[in-house]
Amino acid sequence: MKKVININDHSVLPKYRQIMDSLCFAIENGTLKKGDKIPSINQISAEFNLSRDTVMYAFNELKSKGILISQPGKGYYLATNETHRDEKVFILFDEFNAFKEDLYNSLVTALKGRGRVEIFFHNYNLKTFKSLIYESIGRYTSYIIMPASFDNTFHIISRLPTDRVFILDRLKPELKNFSVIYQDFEMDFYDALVSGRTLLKKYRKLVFIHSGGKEPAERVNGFERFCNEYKLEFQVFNSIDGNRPGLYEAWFVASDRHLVQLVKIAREYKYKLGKKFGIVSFNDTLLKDAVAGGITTISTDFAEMGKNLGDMIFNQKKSVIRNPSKLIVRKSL
Amino acid sequence: MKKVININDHSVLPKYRQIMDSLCFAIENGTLKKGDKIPSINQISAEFNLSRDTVMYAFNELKSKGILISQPGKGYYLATNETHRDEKVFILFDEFNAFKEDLYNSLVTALKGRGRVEIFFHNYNLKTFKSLIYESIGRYTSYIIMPASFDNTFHIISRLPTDRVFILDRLKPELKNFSVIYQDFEMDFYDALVSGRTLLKKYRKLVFIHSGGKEPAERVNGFERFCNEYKLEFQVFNSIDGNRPGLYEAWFVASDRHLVQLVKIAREYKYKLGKKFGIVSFNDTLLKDAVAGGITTISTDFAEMGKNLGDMIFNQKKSVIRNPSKLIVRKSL
DNA sequence: TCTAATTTGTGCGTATGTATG
DNA sequence: GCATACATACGCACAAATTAG
Repeated sequence: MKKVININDHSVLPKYRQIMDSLCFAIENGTLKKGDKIPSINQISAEFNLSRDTVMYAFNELKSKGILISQPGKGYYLATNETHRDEKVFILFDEFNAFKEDLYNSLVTALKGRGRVEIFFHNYNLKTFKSLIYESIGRYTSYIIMPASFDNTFHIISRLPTDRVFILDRLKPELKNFSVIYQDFEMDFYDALVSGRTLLKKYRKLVFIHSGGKEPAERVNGFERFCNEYKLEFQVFNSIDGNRPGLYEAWFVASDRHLVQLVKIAREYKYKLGKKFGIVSFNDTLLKDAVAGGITTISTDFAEMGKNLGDMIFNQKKSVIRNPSKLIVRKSL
Repeated sequence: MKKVININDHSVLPKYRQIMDSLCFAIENGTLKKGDKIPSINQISAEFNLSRDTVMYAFNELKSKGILISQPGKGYYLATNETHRDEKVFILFDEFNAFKEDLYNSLVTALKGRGRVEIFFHNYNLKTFKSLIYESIGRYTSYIIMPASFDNTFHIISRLPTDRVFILDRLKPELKNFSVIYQDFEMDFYDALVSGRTLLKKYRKLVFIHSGGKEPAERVNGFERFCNEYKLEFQVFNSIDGNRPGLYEAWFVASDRHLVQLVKIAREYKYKLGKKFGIVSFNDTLLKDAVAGGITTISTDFAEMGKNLGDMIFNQKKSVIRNPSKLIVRKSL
């Protein structure tokens, strides 16, 4: 067996780096190949008088880069002949939504050629959330996580390497150690309403359909605050059924099902959208530009969010970014 | 004797777990039944180069779960037909598409409470496709795979337990060993056109935007066949740009981007949709009902597809089902 | 009845990776 | 960096039950 590990006790390089470099060098010059078993932690630590932890730290780094794989009870094996491994991104979303398509696609584009993305959904099931994260440990180079409505997820997420975790969605104090791209649902709704206040003047009443559950409850606060400050009549319902939309009302809907329902009602009643009846939807997608002549939306720019994520992943700097929403004005308001 | 044990040397799963899973699979799909004698420890350890203890560890685990019983000097026997395992479904789609939402959601609903679904996308990258499948081996109870445009995937997919694999999309002769829910893109388009032929009479020309690449090429055949048989003028473009839509034309578009583009052009030109200008889109989604007063679509029922999948997964029977498309008539034609 | 082969079952030792304090 | 406990994997020796010849 040719000697693959070389440690210089007086080098400026930390020992774990020397181990990593030795192995990478062995791969590059062909001494070691994909599938080869490499010396065990015990062997190396004994031969070079290193702590087991030091060797394991090096091996873990290589594992998270996808260069090594480990088999408990057997040993470490080379997973590839490439030493500059691609990014491998773990995404854990709340649920499969049409508007996540843009986010996902722009992230895939941002990583173009340099890695791949695997996407999961916890569907608001904490058990699923937990086990998906636990099973992902050590298998990815970056972790993008949307904890949604879960509280106290720190003890779960903290199992992952802190600087490789990116939290999406809300800003939670318990998760401030990680990089975060968040939306402030209350401010987003409020700001969007303020920016559209001249358009809203023609309506006598604002109605917000908030079905509760999965939808961010903070929006209700933003909605009520705006209506109170600007002295507008308003109502919050959890469903359209039983609430007949009237003329000179502007309705705000979060779910696409409600949007379709509302568009159909407006068509049936022959309400002129944007004139005598307003519709605003959350989360912009391609098709909303074409729905009923164009639906005004309140939405973050998911494509930019994906681009930001891509940058953060490559540039390795921790940051907390608010991804603001905008009112995207179309004919329906 | 059918092969019931499957061991992947480089799986993340420990070998004793793989043995356990293999046997549970065999019970679930009926290969093994209550009272059956299973291969001896010695046989398995010899065949798969495993330690006797590893095999016995797996058997002991199953014994403590009440799934196996042993008789010293004779062998191990199945004690029950129940494995008490949750379904864990692996889905490998081609790409993240809005219209897959329905499919995914209806499958999740069909499995309600009895398991979970993990979804991946290969984005038409064969390397990704391959490694996602390899890494999934032994970790799921069912595998739903959409090979899309890939050829010669049999050698990859056949690593999975044949009767736990469900192929979606096209019917490929090489994959006839597996359960398949397929679409016949040529017939689907042709049949939909035939069923809408009276609606099509008012148009002088049919135009199909087929951007190639990811979209099924078979559609072009169906389109041309219909137009020839019914003696209609037709054209196939790969993009809208540079091709000015004219009055009394019906345009067929696959991508939502093209759909939005076309709706906007029609609005700009003041073409009356469904009267003097027709638009038909593929793959029905919730919002298309509301786009421009309702877009006529050619689409399979994704919700039913998901329900069918759920049934197949629970009922454990191999089947080849064609999931036909229908013309869903709305105002745009 | 004896024997040989095969099976389960038990005990002990060794080596490896993993997790925690 | 060290110590400890634990999980996984492999190997060997031997006892006891079963079966086939």
